[in-house]
Amino acid sequence: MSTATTDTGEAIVDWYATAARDLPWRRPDVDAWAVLVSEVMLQQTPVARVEPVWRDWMARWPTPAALAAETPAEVIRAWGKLGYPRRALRLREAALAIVERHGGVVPDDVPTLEALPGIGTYTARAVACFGYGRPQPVVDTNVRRVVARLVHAKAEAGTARAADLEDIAALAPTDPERAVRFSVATMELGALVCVAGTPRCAVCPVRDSCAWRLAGYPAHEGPPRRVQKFAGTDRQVRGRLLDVLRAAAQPVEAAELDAAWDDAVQRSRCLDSLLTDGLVEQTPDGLFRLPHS
DNA sequence: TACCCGTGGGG
DNA sequence: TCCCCAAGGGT
Repeated sequence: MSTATTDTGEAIVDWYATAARDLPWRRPDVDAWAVLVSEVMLQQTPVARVEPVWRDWMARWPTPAALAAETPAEVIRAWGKLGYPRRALRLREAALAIVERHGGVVPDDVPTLEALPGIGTYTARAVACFGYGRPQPVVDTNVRRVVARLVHAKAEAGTARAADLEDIAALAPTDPERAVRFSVATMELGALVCVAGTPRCAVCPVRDSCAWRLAGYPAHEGPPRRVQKFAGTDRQVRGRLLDVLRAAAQPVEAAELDAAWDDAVQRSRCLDSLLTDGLVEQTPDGLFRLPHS
């Protein structure tokens, strides 16, 4: 069983003070909009690739109203190669909703945030916590791995459970400011020390109360996590097609898209799905481009 | 619940 | 080279 308590949480907060990365969206002067943008960009995309895009993005669209006034085409281009470009569309849609429903102010409570496009359980809590200083337990992939090891003596986290939220909340300090810090600190611990590959237990601030370590590092049980293929999938084809359109200053003919992928059936299916998703539009004369509305 | 949705760096 | 995986969300 676990020996982790709120003392463990306090130790993680203390560790964070000495080990945290200096990331731009953690500066004290950033507002909730800047935090929201960073959190959406960080969904499944590593910090190093997000950082330069986030800087450009915030300089160009410093408020929800500024982004809401932009065309999808410009937003998709600015998203660059962060991946999963539907996130860019949803971020713009979230900006529109913030302007229309909330007077241009990012909401500060979890249920209202969760109602925005592209904002789910994790991101809503992250914005409330990091953007507004509201103590909230947050559960991302890092936190799930830390909880699995520290509390449950498991090598890996299983699929997300509602109980994850309670598990991490049980370790949080009672002081509100330290509880806020604890949420980001636990994520940081998972990102820097309690990593997915080879964990760096020698420098872990809570190794003495880690259930997994105390149990002798038992190996993962159950089915291995299946890896997503990429080469040859629709995701790759969609990426190729979008690449052509991002680079094009003018609408392009279908023949130009044909060069992006040999398999005509798959190519057609992917172009259709991009049209359905609103990532591509067809002009009245049958050409293709990033959507202008 | 399981699957789909991009991209690229590191072991 | 190949494989793992990275601050998830929507369906």
